[in-house]
Amino acid sequence: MTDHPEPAPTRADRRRATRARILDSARALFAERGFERTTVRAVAAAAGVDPALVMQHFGTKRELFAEAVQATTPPPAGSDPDALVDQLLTSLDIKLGGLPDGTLASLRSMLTDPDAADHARRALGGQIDSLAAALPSADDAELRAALVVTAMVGITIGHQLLALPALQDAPADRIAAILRPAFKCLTQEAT
Amino acid sequence: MTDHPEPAPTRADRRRATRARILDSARALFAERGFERTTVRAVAAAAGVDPALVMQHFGTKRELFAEAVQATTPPPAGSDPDALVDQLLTSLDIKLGGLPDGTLASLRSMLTDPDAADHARRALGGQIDSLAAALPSADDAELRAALVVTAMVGITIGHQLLALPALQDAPADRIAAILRPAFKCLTQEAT
DNA sequence: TCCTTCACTCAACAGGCGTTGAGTGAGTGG
DNA sequence: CCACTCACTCAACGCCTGTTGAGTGAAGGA
Repeated sequence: MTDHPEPAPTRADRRRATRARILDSARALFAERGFERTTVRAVAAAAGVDPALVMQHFGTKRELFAEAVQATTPPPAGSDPDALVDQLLTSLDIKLGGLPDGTLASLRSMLTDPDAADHARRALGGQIDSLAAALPSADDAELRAALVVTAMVGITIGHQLLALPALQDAPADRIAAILRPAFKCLTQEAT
Repeated sequence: MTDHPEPAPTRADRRRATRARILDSARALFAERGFERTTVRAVAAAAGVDPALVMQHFGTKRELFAEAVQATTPPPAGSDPDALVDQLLTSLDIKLGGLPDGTLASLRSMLTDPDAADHARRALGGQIDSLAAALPSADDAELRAALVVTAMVGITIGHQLLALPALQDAPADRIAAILRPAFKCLTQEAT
């Protein structure tokens, strides 16, 4: 018990804690309303803090957003295409259950905010490239990978952000079971 | 030549013309920037008109938007599922070539604006239902239809709104050729 | 204990937004 | 030719936004 359970939080600790609290509130609000409709004042209020403190921590609303959407899941790496698709589909479980707020915020804002669009382009590009690299080397491997990934994005949007009833009340494993053969068709070429 | 080529446009004609010009500018800007980032002033400027006139014609920015996204393509009707998918895919030709601005505006804003989200939910719900009605009657017909439609939405977003390079420089017919068998897998059930 | 540091708040600014009511001048019917 | 209609503009309002600089009071080292 040399390590006390509560080591008397120092001033720097408190500062880091409020910073984290602000960032969490920001992520939640950005995910729920998108960049434009989320005000610095609302983030501050949700974190129980003065708006000026938000600026002091992050400098700009844009930088706050950038930090909020950072650290998305790195694209999965692997050599077997079927395994990769399976990986995508099992991550669908997570996706349909509840994507991290940072990713939701990025998805939510990518159609209306240029910076968010850039971020999304890079993130999706990474996923596309790593999937394409695993596909049997054909000249349209990247195209097929892009179709798989964007189709996935559309389904996630319909389920998570639009809450389409047809997708809302379907169990995730059933969706995965239906999607699996279709994605197999997409990834293997046929003249 | 009893009908003169220019029947001397009356005052009502001019009014209708400016109204149409405003609506066109609005559609273009809403499609390009979404609801929030499009200002009434910008729409008025693009139409060569005073902002107040826009309000006089449409009452509210919201009503202007509602009118701009109205009259989307009605969901295709037909009884043969394969034909319907083909129909979706040929309309892909149009989609990838250039969706009407009204539809683009709806797509662009649906993640950040609640009204646009409602509009999109209704439009996509219609497409899903009409596709599901054509599928072999299974209890998951609606789910399969929803997956096809949302996947299509994702691909359209990636191509049209995000301009993903991997999709950007692929001919539409090649995309359709790759997608066709995959959508067939999606629409026909297999235990 | 005292003095400094600093996490945090307060009050305010400038700018842009949607929206409005009063005007104005060309078009139109008698 | 005159009076009226009406499509359209002008100037302004109130509100909300991101952002800032001065202030405040508790924590922390000497």
